[in-house]
Amino acid sequence: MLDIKFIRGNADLIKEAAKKKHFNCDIDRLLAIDEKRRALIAESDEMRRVHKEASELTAMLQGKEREGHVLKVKGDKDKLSHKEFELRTVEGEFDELMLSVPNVPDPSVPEGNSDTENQELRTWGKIKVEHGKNYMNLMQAHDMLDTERGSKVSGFRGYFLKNDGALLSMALWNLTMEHLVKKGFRPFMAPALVRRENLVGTGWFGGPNNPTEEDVYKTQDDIYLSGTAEVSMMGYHRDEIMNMDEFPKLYAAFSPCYRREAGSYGKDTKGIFRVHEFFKVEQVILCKADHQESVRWHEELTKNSEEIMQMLEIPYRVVLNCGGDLGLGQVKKYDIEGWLPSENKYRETHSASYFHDFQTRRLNIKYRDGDNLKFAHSLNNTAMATPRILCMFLENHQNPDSSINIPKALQKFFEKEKIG
RNA sequence: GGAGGCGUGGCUGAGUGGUUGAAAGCAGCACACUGCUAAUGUGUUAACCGCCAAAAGCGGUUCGGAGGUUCGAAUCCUCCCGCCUCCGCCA
Repeated sequence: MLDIKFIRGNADLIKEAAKKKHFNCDIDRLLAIDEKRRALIAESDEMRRVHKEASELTAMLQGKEREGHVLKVKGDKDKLSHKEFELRTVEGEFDELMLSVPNVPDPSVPEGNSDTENQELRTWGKIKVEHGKNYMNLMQAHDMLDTERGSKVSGFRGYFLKNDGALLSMALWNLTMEHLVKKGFRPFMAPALVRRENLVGTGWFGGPNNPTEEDVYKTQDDIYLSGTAEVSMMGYHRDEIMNMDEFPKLYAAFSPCYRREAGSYGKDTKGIFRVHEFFKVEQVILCKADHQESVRWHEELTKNSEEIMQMLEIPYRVVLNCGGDLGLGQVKKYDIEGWLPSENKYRETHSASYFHDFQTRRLNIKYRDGDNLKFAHSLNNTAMATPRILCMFLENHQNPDSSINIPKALQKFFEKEKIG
């Protein structure tokens, strides 16, 4: 959510932003409704003031005088009720429109429709061009995965990780947690079941014309299964006013993650690259409302994940996401993409974005800065998502005999030098 | 799942229809005073919305949330959400 005062003063900027992000939102309509809304507020406030005075007078009157007075006040109340109804209707539309206004992308964000137009910023590691086996074959060879029983039990995209597949996953989470805790992140295990307001608050659910809800599971209790711990960790501080000296708040939150993948039935249908249920350690940060501060932490978040990729010795690149690949609230986003030899390309493993105060406005997360209350800034980035990372990990570390080398940094958590 | 109870300001906690945005206490802040590291006194301290360039100021809203009854609701009614206790079940 943006500040309506900011929108009023920067309508063109926001129209440009919506265009760059390929979001629909009718700013002119919003401004017209806002105008109407403010006029109605002024009118009903005044009517209510008069009505309040008259009501207080009632208490002092007696008998006939009182009856007559009450009769008149009743009539005025009726008019006030009509005005209030009108205002509520207008505010309903206003609120919906406000939720659909996208955040303004940073000027450095390139134009573009989709991830194919993201810009490569840097690469790390030496990529393998010879294929070897793909991760599915490797996992079968080492008895790490069962997708047949996975779909028998869990349905489409279901899977079981087993033996070294299970142990390797655990080792990856542990390495990640240790790395982040060392850097001052507080370890959390966060709920995946979340109430709707958290999805709206983080911008996963936008206004009425953003069909993003399709991709989120909803339970029969109207609780949702979140696709990331970002949602619950941001909800953690909803409606709070914090002290400035508490910042920055650094969280490393582990949680199961659920995605319906409604728009991608045809994509990555084999294997465990794209699944409905996975596990992730997410980095989440709340900091002071300062652009430079956000930028600094954004780089830091990205660096943390790069370090993890480097410890795991997986070649990767960092891309700057184009406008069309940004979410409603994101100002700027970097994806880290690990090298997947069998596809001969980089594929997304991490996604780092910052939001300025877009999320904290929706979630009402503030802090005290002297005499002022300000909305905090928020950021997040993947630290480790399994099982996807296994695809890159296994393919990049395979030997000609199909055995898998375990990088040194991971051996502390996975007590073998080799699989197979 | 069954039975009961409860949700008031940063915290504790009064308040069952008429100046109660809300007593009192604690905490915080400011000033005063005392020479001893703290006590005492006085004052002060909520958020949001609108008018305003802004501050001040003025008006409005807010006692878990949404509706309703009433001239008037923290107080009465309905639904929802959350929390607590006991029983049941259970990792």
